[in-house]
Amino acid sequence: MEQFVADTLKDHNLRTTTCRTEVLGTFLNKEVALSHGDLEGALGDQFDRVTIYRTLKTFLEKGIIHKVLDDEGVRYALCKDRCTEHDHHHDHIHFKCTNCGQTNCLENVHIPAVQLPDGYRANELNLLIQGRCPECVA
Amino acid sequence: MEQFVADTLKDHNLRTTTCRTEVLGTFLNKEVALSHGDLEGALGDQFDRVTIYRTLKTFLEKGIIHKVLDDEGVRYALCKDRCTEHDHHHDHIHFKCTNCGQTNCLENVHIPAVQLPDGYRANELNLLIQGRCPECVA
DNA sequence: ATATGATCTGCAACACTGTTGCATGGTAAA
DNA sequence: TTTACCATGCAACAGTGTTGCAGATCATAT
Ligand SMILES: [Mn+2]
Ligand SMILES: [Mn+2]
Ligand SMILES: [Zn+2]
Ligand SMILES: [Zn+2]
Repeated sequence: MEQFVADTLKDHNLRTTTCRTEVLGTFLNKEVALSHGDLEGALGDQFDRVTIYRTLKTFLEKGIIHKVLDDEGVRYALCKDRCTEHDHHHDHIHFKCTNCGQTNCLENVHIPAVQLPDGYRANELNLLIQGRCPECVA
Repeated sequence: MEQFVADTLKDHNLRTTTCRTEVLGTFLNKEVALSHGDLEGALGDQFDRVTIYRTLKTFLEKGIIHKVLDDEGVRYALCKDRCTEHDHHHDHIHFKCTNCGQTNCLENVHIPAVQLPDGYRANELNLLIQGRCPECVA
């Protein structure tokens, strides 16, 4: 995994710094969408808040992570497809469990086509489904 | 319209105060999704920020408005269907124009059914489509 | 291995968002 | 008109996100 992190950073022409390595590693470990606050919590006092914000911004721009909309603040998740700077192409849904609070990408569940009224030009879709995840349904 | 505002408040067992009247009136006038900041701007210094926050929260709880997810902060829009406290039932999409910045409800465009993997229980859907609105396509 | 320049980081400061407690003022109903 | 209840304004606070700048760190070329 450490190798994957190093490669990913190199592939995107980013210097391998401790913060970037740790943040990317955290996304790989947790496998759920993370907020800035989640990262701060996971990484302790290792890094300044601002550095984490900037790391997220950089990863976003490079297409390493994508935003996950939420009714109580933005989260971020790894891009599985190869996205590039300002050209994210995601069509999977995001599921937020209202019980355990976890949000994740359901990469295999695609957003169905939507017929927009005349004149509208669609660019980016974002579908959040809230409910109960399998672990919390029981 | 003033009558409609008064009726709506009464229907939801809310006292008719100036702030509530003005906020509800603003939603009716503007016909787009509004953020707290938009309302502050539209209403000038008439009311304290906190009062506007509390008005939004009250309207949300009563089912007068619903949240509209956005990648840069939550907005709110009027509920057309009769929603009740904690029982919002919306299945229309929200469209945000990346050019003029306006977000609105496309009440007639419904969110298609989504087949979730086994074990997931869906409750609430939120689909935001970003792109260009008819006025900005030209 | 070292020097160099580009870039990343931490810190400080700031603006904006959202919440809470409390005293005061307004509303609706008797 | 009185009264009880509720909404408002103000103050204070925690959280979020941005920027400027000086110093540290990284990648590269010597
Ligand atoms: Mn995703
Ligand atoms: Mn809507
Ligand atoms: Zn769950
Ligand atoms: Zn537009």
